Amino acid sequence: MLRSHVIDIVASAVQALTQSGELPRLNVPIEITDAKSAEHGDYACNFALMASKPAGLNPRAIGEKLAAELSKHPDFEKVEVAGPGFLNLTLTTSLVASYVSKVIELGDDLAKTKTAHPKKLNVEFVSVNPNGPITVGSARGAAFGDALCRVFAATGHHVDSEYYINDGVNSEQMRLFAESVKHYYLQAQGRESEMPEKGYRGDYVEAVAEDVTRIHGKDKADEPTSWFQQVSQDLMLAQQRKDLATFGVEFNQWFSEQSMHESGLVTRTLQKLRDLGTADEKPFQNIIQDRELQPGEHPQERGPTWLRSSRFGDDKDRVLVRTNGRPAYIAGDLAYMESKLGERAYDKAFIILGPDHHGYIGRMKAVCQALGYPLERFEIIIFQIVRFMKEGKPAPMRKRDGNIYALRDLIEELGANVAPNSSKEEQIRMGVDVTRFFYLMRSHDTHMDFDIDLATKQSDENPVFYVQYAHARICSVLKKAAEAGFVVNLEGKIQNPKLEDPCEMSLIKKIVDLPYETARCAEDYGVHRLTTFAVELARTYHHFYDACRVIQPEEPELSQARVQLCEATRIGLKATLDLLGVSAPERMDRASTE
RNA sequence: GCCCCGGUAGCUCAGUGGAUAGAGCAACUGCCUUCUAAGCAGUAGGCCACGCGUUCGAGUCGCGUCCGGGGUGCCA
Repeated sequence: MLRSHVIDIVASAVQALTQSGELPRLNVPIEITDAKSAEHGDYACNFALMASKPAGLNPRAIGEKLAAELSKHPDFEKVEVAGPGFLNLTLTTSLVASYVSKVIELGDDLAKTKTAHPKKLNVEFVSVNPNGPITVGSARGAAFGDALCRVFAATGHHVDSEYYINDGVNSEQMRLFAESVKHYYLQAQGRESEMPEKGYRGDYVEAVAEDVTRIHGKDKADEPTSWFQQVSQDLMLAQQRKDLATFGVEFNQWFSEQSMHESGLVTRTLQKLRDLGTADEKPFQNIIQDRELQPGEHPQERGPTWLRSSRFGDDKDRVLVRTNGRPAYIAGDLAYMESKLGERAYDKAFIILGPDHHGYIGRMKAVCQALGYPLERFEIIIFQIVRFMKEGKPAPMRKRDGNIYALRDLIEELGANVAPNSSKEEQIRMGVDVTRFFYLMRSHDTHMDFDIDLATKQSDENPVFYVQYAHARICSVLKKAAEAGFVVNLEGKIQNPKLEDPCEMSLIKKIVDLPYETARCAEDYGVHRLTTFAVELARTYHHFYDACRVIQPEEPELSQARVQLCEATRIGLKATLDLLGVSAPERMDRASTE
């Protein structure tokens, strides 16, 4: 919007200078940065410094020429050369003010941009085993992945969010989980039963057993482990799905691992690898043993099937099919990759994983290449660990010790403390808002401490409320303004909005930056910058609110212009919060402070 | 050993190769008969871990060192 407008002006000025022979033909990108302080104007341009060397000219001299050229343009109030050759650009207030109606016209589309090359993207995240609730650890990936999908969609890509269900019937962990559920099921009936070694303990496992009893009755004691595996897996998956939906994360693809084994995709993919020569069963380089296991032949007599992943930068070759004939987990990975990049033809597949999976990167890159796909079509994004601090100490959150820290617990805990007098529904909403915002405040690349005591006990210290309050405040002002006869004018009839206060200018410039922020996020996946942006936009509005009274019956034109600006700000805040998956309440009542 | 991430204010963290490095929390001082004080204004707090390099210019890029966290299965 505004930024690209300025870049265009500078670019044509450079072109004019080139044509008149004052500058040699150069291939220097035009960049515009925010001015560091108000006395430096609105934007700064470093073209003269960048161009100095290739042009063989003093940067200051280039700056002077460019400044002279730019001064001719009516949109600039002032153009100055500063320091070694920076151009400080001050725009006319009328140009800046004209963007208010543009924002109102765009409405909810403000955050959207059109990418030059729209792609069909697949973003896989969370994808935890269906043997427990969504934990506070994997929830960071849920918040990040979901926000990233929203950003991709806003930048014009087609994006599918996908959950990979680890429901392979051969899973050791799932078998163990099923046996644990069965143990609790039997125990509840007073029957003899022993918890398997390394079994899953904890209230939630017992709860699953209770659900099995409630839904399927008490007469399933003789059912095999596989039956328990199926029903307990379905129960856990349903709960995960519900928890994620509460968290505002809805996947449009739920992809079953087992389905690939049943459809033959795994077999087909293994054959493709053998055909490509990237998988084989040679225990030693010179011996070929590519044959089926014969009846009566012991598995040990032949080796496992190997993926020659070390050819593609992995640190070692990987076993694809174990010596006992069962496919290893990576066989599923390969088939899954084939499904995404082959059968379903996504241009690019993203996998968002926790820090414990970073060892996957090399392996999965090898998988991608072993299947004959270029690395550009696949990307793993690792988010770093979250530590939950309670009373100054890390809160336990590991599985299998019966002390799982579930996402649902965190949401409820935060909500109940932040809004003790609100309805349960309202508490959940606020808990979700706080949780999502907190996760997204930090770069996915950084370790973060989530201070639960701070997030719960002292709600007014929470940045999410600062942002939401700005939105609620605007809604309140707009309501009051309407009562005074100032209604947001959608036709843009205000030709020349009387806005010129520095606070108004800063606010408008901030609002129109949203599409740039979104586009940047889609480039480098730094969705956390949107929380920073939200806080900055809210702050800029609060400054404006403090400095400029909106409703002034004796100044109808100014009041109308400021009402328009309030609406534009509201649109910006709402659009930003939408990308973060955080709600934008129209009113917030002050929390009781006794 | 090897791999990944980090080191910026007392704490948690932002920071597009650009000018005087920011926010929140914690501490201190003011501002509600006026559109929501969950707000605003102000004070204080920094060898951006260290060294070398690239550059007109480095918190930002490269190499090295130190410190912290995590990972490294014929588990899934």
